[in-house]
Amino acid sequence: MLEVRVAQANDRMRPVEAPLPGDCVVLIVDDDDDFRETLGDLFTSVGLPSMAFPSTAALLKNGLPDKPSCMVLDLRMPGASGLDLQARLAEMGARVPVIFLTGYADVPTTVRAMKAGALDFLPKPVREQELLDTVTDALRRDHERRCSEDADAEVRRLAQSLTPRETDVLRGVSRGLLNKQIAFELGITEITVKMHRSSAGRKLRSNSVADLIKKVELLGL
Amino acid sequence: MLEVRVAQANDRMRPVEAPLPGDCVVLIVDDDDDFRETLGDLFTSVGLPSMAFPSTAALLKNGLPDKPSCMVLDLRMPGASGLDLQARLAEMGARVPVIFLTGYADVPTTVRAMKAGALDFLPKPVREQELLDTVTDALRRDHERRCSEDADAEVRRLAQSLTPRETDVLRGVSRGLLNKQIAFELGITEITVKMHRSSAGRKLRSNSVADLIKKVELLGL
DNA sequence: AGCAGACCGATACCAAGGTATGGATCGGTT
DNA sequence: AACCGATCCATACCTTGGTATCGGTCTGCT
Repeated sequence: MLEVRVAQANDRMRPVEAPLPGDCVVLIVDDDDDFRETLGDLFTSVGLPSMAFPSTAALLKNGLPDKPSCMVLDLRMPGASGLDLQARLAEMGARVPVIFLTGYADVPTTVRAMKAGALDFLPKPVREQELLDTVTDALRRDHERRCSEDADAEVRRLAQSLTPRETDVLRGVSRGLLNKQIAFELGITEITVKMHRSSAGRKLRSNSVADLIKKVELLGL
Repeated sequence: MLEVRVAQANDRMRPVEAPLPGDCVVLIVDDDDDFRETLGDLFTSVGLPSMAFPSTAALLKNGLPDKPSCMVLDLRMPGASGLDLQARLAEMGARVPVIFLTGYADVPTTVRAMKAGALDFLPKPVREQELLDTVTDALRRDHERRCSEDADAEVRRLAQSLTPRETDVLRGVSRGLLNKQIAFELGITEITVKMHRSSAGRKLRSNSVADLIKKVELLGL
């Protein structure tokens, strides 16, 4: 797969470096119809799927896609502003990377957006390659975040089936206590501790002490 | 200790909420002599020690204090700019919280500073209470960062005395392998593995498997 | 040459971990 | 009433972990 680059003008045609997770989407929120279309075409030209919304309400109504995504967000819009949406997403627990795009920004607003976790803040008119670079970086980040979160979520899901007593025992294990010490603290016998411990290990699918401890650490018990 | 607040004007006189670590310092870098003095007086009035420098070079020459600190930094100065200093500190590994203070900021510069990890970006003229709040927050953060880093550094220091073979064994332990499995992988006997393992445990001051695993995780072996 | 330290091994012993099997109570559900 | 799951206890058995004490080789440094 030989790639010849002849001119700067062709840059937007080059494939995205790492094809990313393959399935991802760029969410565009802007009240300007023409601009939405321009952005959509830009992303399409490099093979990035995108969805466009004319307002924050429209996006929220649609809901967030369950795949790696990032948001290209206009700061000033009729109705809820970009900052509002950012705050809304944060309290919803949706940690989609947000890239602000605006023509009329002042420094305090910029600071507020960045402190709230915005990935970048680009002025309109935007340079296409800069936007594409930022977007692909954002998609990559979101993909990685999702991967690590999935692993965590799986452990948490397994942990839901733990009985109170089992978590008591696990806490002791994580603290490095001996079975007999755990037994003393809980007022039960060492044998029972072993029972709970092996039961907990089975539920968390841990075949080693090391794995068990790491999972308990992750659960924050 | 009853505190009566009668007027907004007295706000700058109220003591800092959490006395912080007791010993901390605010680093002021600004080329304006009067402004440095004004800031210094402001911090003094609330009991915050501060040091002022007329340029980034002056600060670098002096070196960073080894206690919780934060930096109040002018963006535009003759010689190296605030952004330069921020980058310089970053590559030095000094993670002092930086608060930018400037009268002439544009959005791209703000974004750059925030992406580079600035804690805040306040416009001149600055509201005193806002600056004080930001500074005390920064000092608190730096204090917490130092605490956790100290614990980590201690483990890393201890880990330096580990022999290559001992780290090999620890890697196996962290992966949840049995001693005999580690022995097989390393091509040695189980007895030798036990030896290295106990030796490593002694060096890392771990009195339990759980503790050992957590420390190995921290070391990123 | 002498020494320190990393590295490897063995035997022996005891403590701890882990599993299997069997049995018990209690509270809540169907 | 029958059942299930959480909790608890016990005996027995084997594996693993951990330590001590003894021994050895090799490298690098003084």
